[in-house]
Order: sequence, then structure tokens, then C-alpha cells
Amino acid sequence: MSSQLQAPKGVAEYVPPESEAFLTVREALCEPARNAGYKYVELPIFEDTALFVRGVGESTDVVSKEMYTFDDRGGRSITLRPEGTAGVIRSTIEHSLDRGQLPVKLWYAGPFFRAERPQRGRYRQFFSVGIEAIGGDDPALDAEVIAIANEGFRSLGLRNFRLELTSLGDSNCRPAYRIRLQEFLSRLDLDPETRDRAALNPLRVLDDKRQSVIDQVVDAPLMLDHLCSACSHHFAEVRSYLEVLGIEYSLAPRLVRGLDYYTRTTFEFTHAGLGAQSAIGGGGRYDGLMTTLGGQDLSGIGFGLGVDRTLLAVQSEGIVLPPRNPLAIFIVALGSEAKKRAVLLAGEIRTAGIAVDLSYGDRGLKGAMKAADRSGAHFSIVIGERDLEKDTGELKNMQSGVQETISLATLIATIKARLL
RNA sequence: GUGGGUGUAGCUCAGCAGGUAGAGCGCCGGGUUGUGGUCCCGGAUGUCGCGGGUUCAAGUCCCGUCACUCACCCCA
Repeated sequence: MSSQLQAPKGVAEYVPPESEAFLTVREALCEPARNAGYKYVELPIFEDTALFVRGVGESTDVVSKEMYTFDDRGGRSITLRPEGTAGVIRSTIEHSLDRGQLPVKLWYAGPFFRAERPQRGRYRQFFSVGIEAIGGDDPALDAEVIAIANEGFRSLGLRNFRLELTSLGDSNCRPAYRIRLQEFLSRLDLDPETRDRAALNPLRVLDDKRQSVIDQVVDAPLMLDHLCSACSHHFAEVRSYLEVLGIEYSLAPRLVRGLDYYTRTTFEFTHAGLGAQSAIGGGGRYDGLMTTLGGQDLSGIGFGLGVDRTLLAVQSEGIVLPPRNPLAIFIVALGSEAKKRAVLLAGEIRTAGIAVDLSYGDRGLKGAMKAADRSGAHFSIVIGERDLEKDTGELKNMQSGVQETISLATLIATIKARLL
């Protein structure tokens, strides 16, 4: 056992039957974006380390202690992407996608990597679906992004998720607020570690889960109360659009994101069934990121949704996802001549776009029928030596048990008709 | 990175005054010589996570380690 190879620590693997649910969840999360005009981007899984250091922020936990960074053979520092937004912005600038009509609307899906201590819902390789709308200040765009995430979760049948919303202000009003908050925090009795955090990213202290800290920050000044008029107006517009859309949310003035680039509208979707790692998706506006990465001064907004966690949420609510690609028919051949006919038939049926499987090996009829049953096929067809002369088979509806003799020559047409 | 819990068949778990392993489900076969899902009968599979220690004897006690898990932290 000690020599048994196993997957690296902290990675999630999806194998049948769970892997089918994983695909369903991932597609459900992508679908609303495609319906809203977002175009697909396929980006590298590793990037120049400097992209994340500059984009995500050197002081963030993600960059300072959670990245998989290594030197490639040319001595370049490479990092496995810990999030998606920085890469999308880099690619947008590199390919001048922002030189045409705005906003540029993009979506992506794939694996991301963070070297954290694994636990339920937190993996070292995890899967996200994300979108970015670049080059638009319109509050309606903020609402659209939130609505797309909401629709993804809703379409899976999820009910026990919440949307938390706030505004983090911008370069105009946040610095002043930050100083005000730091002054407040400096008067509190905090441990050294928290004190350091207060100096580096004071907002983060408001999000502390320890009761001793929570008690001390109840009266802390909140960003929402100190927004400049432009930010305040923008946030009010976003809220009014959400109301029009009928999307419920709760204001979370203490909501903080761990990535430095967020400004203004910021949100998080959480689910109660996951334990401590409750965020199933999150995102927000990042009005300065593009210039930070060397592009023109365009704002943007986007989200990242956790496929792994959304799957956990689906499971925790006991939602049964519909099967994917159910087999239309399962062929049972008796004898070597019948087997040849069955193999040929299966190829023809697949070419016609119909899902079919067949019994392999030397199983008896009983065992083969059992396999047909397990396969979930709508129909089974038994082809034995005695049927071969007439080129017929015994077609059975697996649900009703009704069986009839039908011609193999017209099998495809028969199946199509029966499946309607 | 810090602390707590767990680790026995493919899965869920039982076994503990220390005496070299069991159940249910699943899987395979038979009852039904060409028919599944119910029922009945039978069968296969474990270096009891790994390494070391105590003991005549360790799945059971001790230590270490790895993995999983929960919380802190952080976030998807």
C-alpha cells in the first residue's frame, strides 16, 4: 500500500458516476453566460509569475503564500494560475480585444491552483467557471454579471444559496475610508497577527470570524457609509437593477475579498450546506486592474464560480441531476455470428447519432440482460443465431417489459420512432 | 502554517479484557438450456492506511508518518 501511487494531496478527482454530475454542473454554470453574449476564451494554466504579483496584489494571501511557483527551463518564474481574471485581462490587452466595440464579454472554465491546506470544498486544484465584462461602467452590467451567476445556480435547482452584496468604493473614496478604519482599529486590543493585517489590509479585519474580534468591530466605520457620491450613485443603480430582475440579496457591508483589485460592486454567493468553505462564487468590479497590467484605463467586472463547491451544494440539497446521454438501446448478441451483426449494427446506430452499447465477453443471456438493465438503456435488443436468418431481433422496452420482434434492417428508424 | 477527529472488503460500517477478521449493499454464478429489475441459494475479494515499539500474541495498546476530515486562516 505504501508504494501505491495516489493523486497529489488535496486534489479532487471526479470518476463515474459523480463525474457526470460534475459535467452537468459545469455546463449549467457556463450556459447563462453564453446566452448573454459572452465569448469563450481558452487561456494558459500557467502564466508569468509577475502577472499575479501585479494583478492580484503582493500583499494578498493568495500571492504571498498560496501560489504554485517554479522556474521553467529557461529560468523564467512561472505560476500555476490561482484565479482567472488577471489572465483574461492580460490576454485582452495582448490581443487588443479592447480596441473594438465595448464592453468585451468573455467567459472561461478550467482548473485553478492554490497551495492551501485541503478540506471540504477547498482543493489545491479546483475548477471554476468565470466571466469578465471589460470596458463598461454601466451599473446594468454589474447587475447582468450577478444575474448570470444567479441563473447558473438557480437552473441547477439550488435553493439554499444567498447573495451578499456590497460596494468597496474606488480610488477616490476608499483611501480616506481606509485611514479612518485604521484609526479605529488602532484603538482596539488585537493580537499581533491581526494588527499586522490591519496595517496591510484593514478591511480584512472586519471579516474576522473570531467572536473576540467581532465584538470589537461592531462599531467600526463601514465603507458603505463613506462612499463618494459617484460610487454611492453607482451602487444605488446596481441595486435598482437587481430589484427589477427580482434577484434577492442581502447587504454585507463587512464582505471583503482577498484579491486587491476589487473596487465598487463586490459580491459573494454562499451556500449553507458546505461548512466553513461556504462561498460557491464571488466577484466584483475591478476598475484599476487593466491599467495595472499595462492596458488602457478601462473598468471591468466579473465573477468566478466554484464548480467543485457548487456540486457539493447540489449534493447537500439532495438534488438528483438528470442523467446525461442515456443509452437508447443495449444490444445483446448470442453467438459469434450474431456478435458480428451486433458490432456492425452498433456502429451504424452510433453514426446515426443514437447512443448504444452492447454486451461484451461470454456472458449468458441472463447476465447480459442484467448489464442491459444497469446501463439504463431505454431498450434492449436480443439477437441470437435463430434470429439471424430473418435478420430480426427481440426489441424490449426495459421499463414496460413489452417485447416485440422487429427487423434489424429498419432498427434505427424503429428506435427513432419509439423514442418520440 | 496551527489545533481537534478519523483511517477494517469496491461502498457504508461492526469487531476492542490484546488470542492472526465479519455484516449489509455491490460484484460474479445458479434456481429460469433465449431475457433484466423482486425473491431464494452459492461464490470471490482484505499485507485491518503505512512504518516502528510493547507483548508469548496487536485490527485492538504506544510512537511516528501519510491520507482524509473539522475548525482557525483564506477563498472558488
